[in-house]
Amino acid sequence: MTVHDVARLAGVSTASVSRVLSGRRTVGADVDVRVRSAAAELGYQVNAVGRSLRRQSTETVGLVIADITNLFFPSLTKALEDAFAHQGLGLLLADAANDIARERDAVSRLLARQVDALLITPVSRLQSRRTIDEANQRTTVVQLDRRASTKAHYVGMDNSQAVSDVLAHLAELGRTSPVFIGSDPHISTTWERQRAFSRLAPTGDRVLTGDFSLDWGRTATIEALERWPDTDALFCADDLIAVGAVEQLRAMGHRLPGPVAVVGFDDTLLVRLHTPPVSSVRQPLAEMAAAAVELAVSTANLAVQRRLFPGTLQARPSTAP
Amino acid sequence: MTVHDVARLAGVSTASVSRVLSGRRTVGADVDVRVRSAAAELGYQVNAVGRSLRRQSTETVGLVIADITNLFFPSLTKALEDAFAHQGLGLLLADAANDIARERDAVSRLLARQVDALLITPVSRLQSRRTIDEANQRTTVVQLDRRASTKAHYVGMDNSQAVSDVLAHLAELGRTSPVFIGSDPHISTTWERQRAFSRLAPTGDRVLTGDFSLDWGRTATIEALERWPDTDALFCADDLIAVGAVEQLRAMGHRLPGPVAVVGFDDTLLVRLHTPPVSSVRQPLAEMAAAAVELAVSTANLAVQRRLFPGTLQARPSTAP
DNA sequence: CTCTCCAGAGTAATCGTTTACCCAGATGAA
DNA sequence: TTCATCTGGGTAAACGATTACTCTGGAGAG
Repeated sequence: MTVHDVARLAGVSTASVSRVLSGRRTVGADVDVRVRSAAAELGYQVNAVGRSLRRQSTETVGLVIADITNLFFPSLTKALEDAFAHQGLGLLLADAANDIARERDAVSRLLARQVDALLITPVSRLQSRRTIDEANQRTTVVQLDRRASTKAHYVGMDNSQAVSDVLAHLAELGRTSPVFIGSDPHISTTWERQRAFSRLAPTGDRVLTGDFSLDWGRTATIEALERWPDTDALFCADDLIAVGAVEQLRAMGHRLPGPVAVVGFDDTLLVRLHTPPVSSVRQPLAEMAAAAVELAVSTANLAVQRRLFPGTLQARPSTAP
Repeated sequence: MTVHDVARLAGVSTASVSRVLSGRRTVGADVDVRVRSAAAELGYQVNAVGRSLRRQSTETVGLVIADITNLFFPSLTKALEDAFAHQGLGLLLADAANDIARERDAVSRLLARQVDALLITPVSRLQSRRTIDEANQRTTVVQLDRRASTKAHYVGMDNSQAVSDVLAHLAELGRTSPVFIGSDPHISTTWERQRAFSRLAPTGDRVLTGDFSLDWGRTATIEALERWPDTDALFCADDLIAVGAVEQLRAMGHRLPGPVAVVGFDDTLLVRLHTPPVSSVRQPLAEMAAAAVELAVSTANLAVQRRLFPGTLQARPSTAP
């Protein structure tokens, strides 16, 4: 079932069929209806592979997710899928499973498939750079949420502003001795939040770093309260850690809301549905996705863009007075 | 950068280049090394679009997810991504956002891209059938988790067995008056679980159906306890509802574990991290993904398969004595 | 009335890879 | 020695759609 079949049935050339069906050149009214009805009769649908080869464009973008089991990424993926589908662009998905080698592999597979652009949430702030820079020479690369290279576009949240907002919120409630519980410092977002905390918080030196897990949230909470008994807020680098912290506080007999507040990042279902609900900074996913689309379809040689969007703190009982 | 460039540098024909790089026919040792080193020198990577056109196979499968914000699906997606990547197959993702029209659209876009197979978690038990049957005439379709058509392969969990296991577990704990809280009955899994419950439970007529939301879990809990005061277990069709039920019970002053048990389905992070942790039936995602791969790559005209895998109840405090 | 221009339509080249087909030389059997 | 067979390699025709180029007839200008 090809343009030839349609052309034969409509009694025109394949060129005309292509012109009608792709709408890229006007064609006589009579040819137009003949082609359309022939196509409809045969149930013809254009073969995207042939089209891609000729047009040198697949209308597909690759998406490499650092770790799709991290609850934040499915939300991001959905926002992207929405935004790109809206433009008629497909999303070819790959999961790096937090592994540099798998990330490199995924990128190379996607490039082989001639994606028109590559979206990536880099696994590691330092070690993903090379993969990204290499890919960036072959196609447009957009770093999302996390960043590893300064040579490729980046779309994300303004972590500095978000941290500042959260600190202001805590200060309003009289909480001025927060401790930062980071997760894996290879993750650029965690890293940025931590640096902003160190710069802006009154207790900027109270920082603990571990990994991306509930247990680390628990452990760190114990350690924080031991080392700094006057702690009045646990400022967590992500929601999973925040939930761990809340759990640990409750296990230690603290009430929530109570003397020690907890706040997380990403505003995933986890914190929204938790008891008690946990405050968290929401990333503006739709806006980020829209920016990603814009950069992805931008005709090359646009100067490297860095687009930061403001996060908004969703205040909930875990930080109430 | 094409086979021609490599051929020129290696001083051989494009045919030889292709043969070496695709390994589909043996060639002389000397040509082999010349081609390999030329390819390496140029950093040549085969263009998958050209290959797909010629081979009539894209090595890509389409995946249409009913609703990617439903926490269960990212886990499923990951399992699939893993399994397919392992076979060198890419996953082209589309989200139907719980909408029949968008589902139909997504399927048609994926077919245009000539996916070698189509995986789908149908939005509606009844209304997705047509879309699936039509797609099934063009390529291999595998229904996953949910089903809508008997004419296409299906891979999922044996809900009947799972329900029976859960009821047995409850009975062991002396709980013999469960109420089933379903979600949207258009979803085939919910529907199957409900039917199994009606058939197998001592109180098989105690069934409430609503939609896929935390609030429905809450509302239904109130209704259940009002209508059937001797209720000793809330058997929920999915985790979100189970969490809503637990929350409502606590709001009403019940303890957990306590007189009314709660159990959900899918074993998502939501119930694992909840306080108290909620019992839930885990689907064997890896096995299901493996089966999906097998069916997806099966040379057509295999009789329609229905592969059911056993679920396993993860018992947690919400159903403890 | 002639010339230019334009719209509409067809022909065939092209995108990059694979593979059917062909040919040359070598090997082995008779 | 002769012939079938086999191996290795090249040539060129696909795959399906798009589009540069060409052609034709008619409209409009002078």
